[in-house]
Amino acid sequence: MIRQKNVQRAVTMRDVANLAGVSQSTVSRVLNQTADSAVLISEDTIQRVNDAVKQLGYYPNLTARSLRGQKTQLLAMMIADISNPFYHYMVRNVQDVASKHHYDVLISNSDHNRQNERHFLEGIIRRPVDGVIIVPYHIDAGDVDALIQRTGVPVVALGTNFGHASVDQVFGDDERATYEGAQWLIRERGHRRIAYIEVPGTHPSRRRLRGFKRAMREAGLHVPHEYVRPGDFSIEAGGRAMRELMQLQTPPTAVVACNDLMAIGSITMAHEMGMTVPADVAVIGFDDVPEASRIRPALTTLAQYPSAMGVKLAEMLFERIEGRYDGPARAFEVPCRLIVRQSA
Amino acid sequence: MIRQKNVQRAVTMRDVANLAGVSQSTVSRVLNQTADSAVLISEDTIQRVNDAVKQLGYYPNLTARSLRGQKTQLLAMMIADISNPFYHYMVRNVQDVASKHHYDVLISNSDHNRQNERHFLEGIIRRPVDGVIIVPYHIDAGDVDALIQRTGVPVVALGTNFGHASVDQVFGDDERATYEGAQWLIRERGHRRIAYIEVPGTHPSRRRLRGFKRAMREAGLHVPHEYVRPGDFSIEAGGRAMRELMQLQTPPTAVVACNDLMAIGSITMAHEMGMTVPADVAVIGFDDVPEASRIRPALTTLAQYPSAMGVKLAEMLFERIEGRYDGPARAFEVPCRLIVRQSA
DNA sequence: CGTATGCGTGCATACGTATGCATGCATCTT
DNA sequence: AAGATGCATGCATACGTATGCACGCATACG
Repeated sequence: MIRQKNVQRAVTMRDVANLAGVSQSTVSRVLNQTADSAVLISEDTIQRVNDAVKQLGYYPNLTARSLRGQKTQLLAMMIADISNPFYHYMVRNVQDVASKHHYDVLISNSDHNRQNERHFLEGIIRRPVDGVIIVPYHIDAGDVDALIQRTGVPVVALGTNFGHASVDQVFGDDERATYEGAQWLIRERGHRRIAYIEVPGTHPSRRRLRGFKRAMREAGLHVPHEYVRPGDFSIEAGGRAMRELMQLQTPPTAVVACNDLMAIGSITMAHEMGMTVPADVAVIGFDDVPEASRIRPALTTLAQYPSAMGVKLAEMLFERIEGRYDGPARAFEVPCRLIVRQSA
Repeated sequence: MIRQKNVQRAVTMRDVANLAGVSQSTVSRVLNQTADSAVLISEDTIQRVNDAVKQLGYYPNLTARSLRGQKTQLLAMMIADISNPFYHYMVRNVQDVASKHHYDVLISNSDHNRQNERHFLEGIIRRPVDGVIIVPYHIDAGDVDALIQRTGVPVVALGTNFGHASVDQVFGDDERATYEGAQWLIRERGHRRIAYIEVPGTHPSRRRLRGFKRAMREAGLHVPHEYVRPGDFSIEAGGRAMRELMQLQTPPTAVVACNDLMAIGSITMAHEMGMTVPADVAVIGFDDVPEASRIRPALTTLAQYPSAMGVKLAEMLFERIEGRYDGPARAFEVPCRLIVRQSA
């Protein structure tokens, strides 16, 4: 194999040191000089080192720095699926905050899969990072605690019921939001037969279903078993659920979908079945994805604010990373809000 | 500051070695055993090492491995904006391919900003990675060559006019696609006054404009200066451009937008102005984002296949990383396709 | 029986950086 | 003038891993 190996060698601190006529440790000190640094360096030396750095185009090697200093300048983030619109803004804003702190972000997709979530945690043992952001679906406080015990890495999470003593949380109060949304459908719109499209086995769906049922119960309304249909967060699933609902003996007059994509799927399906939204059936979604305001009829939905969530998650994480906060787990609520458009 | 420092220390190879009663180097050999490995280890030792690994729950430290072995198990990827629907599938598929190779992916957003693109390249000098995927807007072959000269890292790029001798490329032939799309508007739909919504200063828009103009020229049609309006890839910009076009003395009967979001914005704006699409004005987009098939009228567009692009980019990159290919730059075309729906 | 061969391991070192400690020199104190 | 102080810098080492080299032992060979 003739494979010409790369001959080029990275410029190292020692190269800088040689050129500047000082030792490698002096270079290190010049470059890491902080205001409160105890060690003093002469102006002359600083000048020479900086010149040499510029002349050689030296950049510190973060791998070496990580190994030595236990600081990786890396965040790891686990979400369910990067191609789900809900996470874009969250990811985007986490990246922006990280970037301000000169951090890079490693992103993992779990696909709502327990195995993948576990694998993500293992990955962090292999490749140490300074902080972790997770959107947990299956793993629990115990799993994360094993990681924390072992690495001491700060962790923050999205969601409301992740009871770990040192994992900060950001959550939208979706149970209350769905409660209020259902209440609004009943009181303001006069609906009495309301269905719910769930995603079995996921916490958010379960919480929202709880809020929905509470509103119904308090209004003295019954939710027949067949009014709760399963989906999987996708447009197609929303369509399927809607068709099943509309084919019932006595179909509902309103449908609460546990996310916008399924709500959009329902509306499309209703149209295909020759019905009018909201006259024949009203639809309400959850998330307020950009598309919600553009479809016809525009979607009435319970808005979440993933950008704000991303920012808050990242900020709480950096407070811990930088030692500005070191107390017990905090929980920060990003409120949801009912956005009334035309679909209900 | 009472700040209890983490006492826990990571489990290292030496711990495993001690428990197994062998040396650290032996552990290393056992764990990195490959079929063609020249060094042989006794079955007994292998057994003891593996037991110790399991008992201690040892995971190799990738940081240390990187520093020593020059393999980071990391890819860096630079795109314009993770919240742009076009990149989701690309990112997603790159991540999936990477994950199969046990690689992690660092993602950076350039926001179409030259400074950010430069900064990304610098970042790679600081934190070595095994491979780089870029969607360049401003940086050119020279910038990347500096990086390659210095680090020897393999680089692949999305786009068609990035003339570097060792940077593989994946591209959709969008110039030809737009050419054919415009031709179709003229021949099949009989349009003669067609406008174009561009994004000044970006290569893709420039190429598509070129294709568009060529089709017009060959049909003997004129494109007045005011028929080419600027935008910025966003929905709002598409709306603004459409309004300006419709307020012209003699407005066009068809509009080619250089991406779907602007096309969607145009349609919404046309409706707001009381016009019907495609009767009053036809609209054709570019990309085929998921929403294109869901808006009304459904968008006629030139489809790109970002998933396929992501897969191909990642695969070509791994061929270089793993030494399976070491030749001159390759170019792989992922064809675009006209998808006729209702907006034109 | 003495030397060559081959197999399995350990020793030592390097990757690039950060930092405790020691050192040398100049200035200050008494 | 001799010792004490402070400042600026170098030396040595550690982070966890991979690997060239040498070594010890057993077997084979002449």
